[in-house]
Amino acid sequence: MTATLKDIATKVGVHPSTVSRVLSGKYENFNVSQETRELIMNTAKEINYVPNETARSLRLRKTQIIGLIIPDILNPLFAGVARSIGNICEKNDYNFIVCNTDEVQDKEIRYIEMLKSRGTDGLIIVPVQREKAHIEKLKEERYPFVLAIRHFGDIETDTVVTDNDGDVYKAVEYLIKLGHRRIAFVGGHSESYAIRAREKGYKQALLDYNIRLDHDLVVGNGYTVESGYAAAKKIMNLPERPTAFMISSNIIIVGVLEAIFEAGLSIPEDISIIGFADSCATPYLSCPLTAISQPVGQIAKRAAELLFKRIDSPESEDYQKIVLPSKFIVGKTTLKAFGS
Amino acid sequence: MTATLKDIATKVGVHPSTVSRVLSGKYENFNVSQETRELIMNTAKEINYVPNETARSLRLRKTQIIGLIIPDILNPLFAGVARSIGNICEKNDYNFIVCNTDEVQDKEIRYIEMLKSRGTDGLIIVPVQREKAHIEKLKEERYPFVLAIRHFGDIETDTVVTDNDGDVYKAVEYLIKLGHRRIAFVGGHSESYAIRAREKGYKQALLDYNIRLDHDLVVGNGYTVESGYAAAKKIMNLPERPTAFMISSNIIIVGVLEAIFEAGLSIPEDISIIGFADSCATPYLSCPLTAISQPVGQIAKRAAELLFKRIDSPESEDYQKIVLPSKFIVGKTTLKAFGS
DNA sequence: CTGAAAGCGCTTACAG
DNA sequence: CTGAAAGCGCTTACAG
Repeated sequence: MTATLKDIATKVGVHPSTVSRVLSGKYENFNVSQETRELIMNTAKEINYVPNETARSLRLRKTQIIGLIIPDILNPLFAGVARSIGNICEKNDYNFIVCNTDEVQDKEIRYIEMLKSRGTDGLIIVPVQREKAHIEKLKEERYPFVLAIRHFGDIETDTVVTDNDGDVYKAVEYLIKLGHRRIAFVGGHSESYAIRAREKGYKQALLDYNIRLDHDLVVGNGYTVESGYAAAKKIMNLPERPTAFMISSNIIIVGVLEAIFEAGLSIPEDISIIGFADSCATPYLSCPLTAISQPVGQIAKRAAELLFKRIDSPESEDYQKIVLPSKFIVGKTTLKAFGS
Repeated sequence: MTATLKDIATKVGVHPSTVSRVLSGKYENFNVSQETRELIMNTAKEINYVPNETARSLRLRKTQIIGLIIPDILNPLFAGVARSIGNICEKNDYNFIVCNTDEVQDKEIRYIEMLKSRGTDGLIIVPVQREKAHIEKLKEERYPFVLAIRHFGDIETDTVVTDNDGDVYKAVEYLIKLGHRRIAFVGGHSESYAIRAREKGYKQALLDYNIRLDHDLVVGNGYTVESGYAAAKKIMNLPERPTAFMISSNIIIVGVLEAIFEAGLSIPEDISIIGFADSCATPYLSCPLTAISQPVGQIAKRAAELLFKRIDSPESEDYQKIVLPSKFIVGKTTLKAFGS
């Protein structure tokens, strides 16, 4: 039903290999008459020939596809990375598959297996980070992949992350300088490398400014609206409320906001908040968020570069870890602490 | 380097076809000794065999992949559809490719071509709708596809849309009953079937309630934050400001909000707004949006069902158009008109 | 009952 | 210079 090389060949009266060579455009020096050349081209167009990439892939042992595995397609950070990588792939003649794990470790493992069996040339992974054996296996097998945004401290891989530690340090420092002393930290789940790093930045800032760490103010578990809500709720019930929140992840913010509004408090008059956000989430807020904004486009670009390089030399022992700084954006959700 | 059927066959000492039959699990009546069976299974596991799906696809002339083409992966409506379809595919043993066109017609055309050449079994398309020849061609070729959310009134296809016309009618009616008379309509680009239908619902409601249509209040062009901002800006400068906005698309809302806040106006005290939104966009607003909420999960489910059916019988002349109702959610961005 | 062979649609090293 | 043939890794109709 769909036309093949052979169809063109019989129609024109040449050998399929000739058609292949003409159509591929390689073999410039391959001299078939200009006439035949054009006849082949026209026939191809006429019968609506579109090459079977499955067959090509099988023959060439290369699919020209890369896969991206993200934990939440509804999170603008990950959607933004997907969008950027899609554009980069287009420019580099790569095709692109996005898989959404919904933060389910099992799905990640299955998707990786699937993408491998489909012959994907390489993978960019934002891992769920509940387990890591499958990532180690990938590395052993020399299957080209890059970790992005999240990574494992104890596995050396090609990696692009942001400076979570330093970025949060600066943000918390900003709060402290506004006079805040009781600053809550809302995290994600504790297996997460990124969240641990952010927590570290938070604690270091308190330490450096001689503020006692109150463990009641360090809450959070999971990357959902609900977990953010639950975490904030717990804090709101403390005898001495915090005056500021450092919120360590995009989606969580929404839940924290709900809890704050539910308690009848105003931002920033009663409570200051700083959150991780990106250009996409921010405009949804009627009042601009004071935010740590991760460089989505840069993350995508560098990750793709690393992956293309790794695909070219899968055996290389030279793993690169790229740490990008985020932008700190002063919005309208932070204010001087009362009395300062 | 990666193990093949043949590797297993030589290792076990049987013919590759035997391995294939055992591993496929079909041919229950195929009697190879229990022992050989297990030997094959174990060897497969041992050498880490994962079947080459490219080869399978080529042989079977079926890839077991469906593609989804969306115009904006950052729009939670489309991201939500992608997520749901991903889950449905997983349950139905299909793999899934998402392509993001960024509302660029040319990208859509290229992605369709790409997905076809990759042998994708079928497509779910949210079309850009600047052109339609390529969609007509797809239909002629009997290539299985379903249109979702947007469709062409003059091409009969399998389709899942929402009742744009009726949904907007009800929303505008709600505003009218709150006493609003000057109600602006912010649309997208005019080629869009959905936007035209929404505009129709808007106009019909005005007509039914004897409110004169003021063409100055019908604005908008494009599906971006910027276009929403520009459209709202134009209206804010009118001598007689509207008291309410009906905003016909998700992303546009953000731009309209910017313009309203910039003018120093409050929602809902000065201006009421109703927007298209879904469960994902809504929580980003500190004050819940009065919204028309499209049934993302249902759209995905019905579209996938139609596609699976179409893949089974590509020659069928029986095209189905499914129209789903949206939910009208009364939030806090609408108020009685001043003086009512 | 089961092995051997053909073939899916390509590409390219090989021989004429 | 160019046609014919092999082969990528599978599956299954066919013959023994």
